[in-house]
Amino acid sequence: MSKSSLLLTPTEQVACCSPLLKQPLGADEASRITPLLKALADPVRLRLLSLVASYADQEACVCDLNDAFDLSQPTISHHLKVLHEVGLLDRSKRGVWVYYRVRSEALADLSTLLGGVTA
Amino acid sequence: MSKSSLLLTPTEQVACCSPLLKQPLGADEASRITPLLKALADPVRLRLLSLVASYADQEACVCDLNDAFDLSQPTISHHLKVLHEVGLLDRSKRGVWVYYRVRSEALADLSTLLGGVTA
DNA sequence: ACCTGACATAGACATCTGTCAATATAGATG
DNA sequence: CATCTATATTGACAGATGTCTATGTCAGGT
Repeated sequence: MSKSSLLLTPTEQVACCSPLLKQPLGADEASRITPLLKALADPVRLRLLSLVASYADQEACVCDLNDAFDLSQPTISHHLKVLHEVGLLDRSKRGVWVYYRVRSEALADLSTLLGGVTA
Repeated sequence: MSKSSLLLTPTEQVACCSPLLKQPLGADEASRITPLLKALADPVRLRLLSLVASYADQEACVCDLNDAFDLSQPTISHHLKVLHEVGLLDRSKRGVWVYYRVRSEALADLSTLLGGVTA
């Protein structure tokens, strides 16, 4: 929260914005939101996110995720990285395994931005 | 509603799906949702959508939209087409002018899908 | 020390995407 | 009909993106 805005992940930068339909988005705002949407706009990543969420504590080991797709391990690794960099997944290494966890606030913020269902 | 599913826009195909975080998305479901997200995942289109929404009746003439961007007319036309094809914008021609209108249900559905704010 | 297994990174390649200039279409108007 | 104006379509091109193979890294076990 106290980090410089240059260091915020796209997710954190989106959190503040008012709903899409309320007022015209500025070019700068749009550019901050887009990376998040780009990260979601891929069928494999969408499934990855959803799959991770289905595990206990919304956290899954990469080894579990690899098997769920008919794709090479580096490809999955790449997609996980994209989701992580954008703030949709948290990453933690425990022993030899790496676990990714869903940051649901991220999705919630985006959801609010689109639907304007401001609580 | 009675149309064959092959003729549904991506928006209409998304409307039925349960929230992303509730259960693992199937490959087919993911492929139906992705086009919508892809359409949104561009700064110009995001601004276009937001800008159209800001007009009376959430409807704007293309001529108004062109001026708001530092892009060629064909480029704007292209982006509007993408948003239209995916079901986010309705299109109606009146005289020489073409008007695009926001289909807010589309965004609402997507918002629900992401946030799981099922009413 | 060595090997094995889990994951990431690098590099290559084909495809997709955003943009433009040029051209087409189609109403309105003289 | 000729022309102007609004919008769409086409074709070209540079840059982004998804995927793979090959390789690197790092932690445990023998």
